[in-house]
Amino acid sequence: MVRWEPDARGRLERAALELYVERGFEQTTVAEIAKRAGLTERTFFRHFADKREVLFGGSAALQERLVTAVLDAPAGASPIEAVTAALVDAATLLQARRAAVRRRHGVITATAELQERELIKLAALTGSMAGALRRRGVADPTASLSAEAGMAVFKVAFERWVTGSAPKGSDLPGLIRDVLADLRTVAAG
Amino acid sequence: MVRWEPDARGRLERAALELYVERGFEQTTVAEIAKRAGLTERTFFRHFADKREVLFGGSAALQERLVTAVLDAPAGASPIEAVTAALVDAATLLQARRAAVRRRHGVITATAELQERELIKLAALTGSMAGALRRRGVADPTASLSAEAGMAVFKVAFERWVTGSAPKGSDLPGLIRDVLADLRTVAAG
DNA sequence: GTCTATAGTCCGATAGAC
DNA sequence: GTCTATCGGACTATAGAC
Repeated sequence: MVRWEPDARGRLERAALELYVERGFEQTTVAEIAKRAGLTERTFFRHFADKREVLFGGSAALQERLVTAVLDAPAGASPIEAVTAALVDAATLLQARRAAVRRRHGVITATAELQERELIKLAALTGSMAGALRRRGVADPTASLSAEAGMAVFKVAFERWVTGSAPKGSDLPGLIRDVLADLRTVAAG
Repeated sequence: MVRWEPDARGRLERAALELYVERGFEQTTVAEIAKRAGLTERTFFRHFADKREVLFGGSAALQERLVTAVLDAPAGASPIEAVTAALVDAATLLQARRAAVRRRHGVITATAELQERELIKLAALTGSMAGALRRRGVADPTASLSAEAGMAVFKVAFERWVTGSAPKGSDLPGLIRDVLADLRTVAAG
C-alpha cells in the first residue's frame, strides 16, 4: 500500500496538456489541473514554477543533449556544422514523437504567454550551444553567431515541418539540412 | 487650467523605468508606478496590458520603421541586404539614445519575465520583416530565413555594443555590418 | 471606480522512506 | 532522527469583470 500514486509530476504534465488542448491555456486553472491529476494546487507549484512551465519539462534534458552533441561533433566540423549536427540529432527525437510535438505546438501557438516561454527556452538552448562552441575553442562573436544562425535555421525548418508546408513526407532532419543550404545562399547575398 | 496633467502614458513609462531601476521589476507594484505618475492603478491598465508592456511602448513604431526600410531598400538589394539595411537604420536610433537604451537593457536582462517579453517583440519584428520581404517578391523559406538570419546578426551586434565588449568607440550600425560579414564566413562553414 | 478570480508565495503540518 | 513529498490555509498582486 503506497501513500501516494507514483509520478505526480508526469500526471500533472499530462493533465495540463489535456486541459490546455480541451479548453485553452487561459481558460484552465491550476486547481483544475491538480484536481485532474488527483493532487492539490499547492503540489503543482512545488513541481513547476508557474502554470506555463508544466509544458516545458523536457527542456533541461534537451539542453544537455544539444551541448553534448556540439562537443561530440567531428574535430574537423566548422562551428555551424557542429551546431546543425546537434540540432539534427535533436530533430530525430522530435520526429519520433511527431503527434505529441504537434499537439504541444498547437497549444503554444494559440497563446502569447506560452510563445514567450518557448522563445526564452530556445534562447537558453542557443546560449548553451554557443557555450559548447567556446569549449571547442571557437571565439566570440563567431560562437554566438554560429549558435544564433543555427537556431534560425532550426526555427524555419521546424515551422515548415510542423505546419506541413514542406513537401509531403519531408523529415525534420532533412529539412534542417535543406535550410542550412539555403542559409549559405542567403548569407552570400 | 487643465483637468489632467498631459502625457499620462509618458509619465507612466518614465515612472515605471525609474522604479524598475531603483528597486527591481518584481519589487515594484503597479500601484507604486501609478502613484509616482500621479494616476491610479486603473489608469495604468488602460494604457498598458500588463506590468511589462510599459517598457515596450515604442515597439509598434519600430516595427513600422523596419518594414518601411525593408520595402525601401534598393531594388537590387538581396534579401539579407534589405533586412540588414533596415536594422542599420533602426540602429542609428538606438545609437542616438544610447544611455536610455542601456538603462532599459539592464532592467530587462535582470528579469526573466522581461526577457520573455523582449524576445516575443523581437520575434514579431522578425515576422514583420519577413512579411516585407514577401511583398518585395521574395518567396519562403528564403524570406523567413533572411529575416531570422538578419535578426541573429542584430542580436549578436547589439549584445557586443550594449555590453561594451566591442572595441572602444564601436558604433552599432558598424557592428551590424561587421557581424554580417562574419555571418558570410560562418555560413560558408 | 469597485469587486473578484486567479496566480503565485509563505509558513507550517503530516506521513511515510531511509 | 533526517529527508522528501504532499497537503492546508492565509496572504498579496495582477488583471479582468462589472
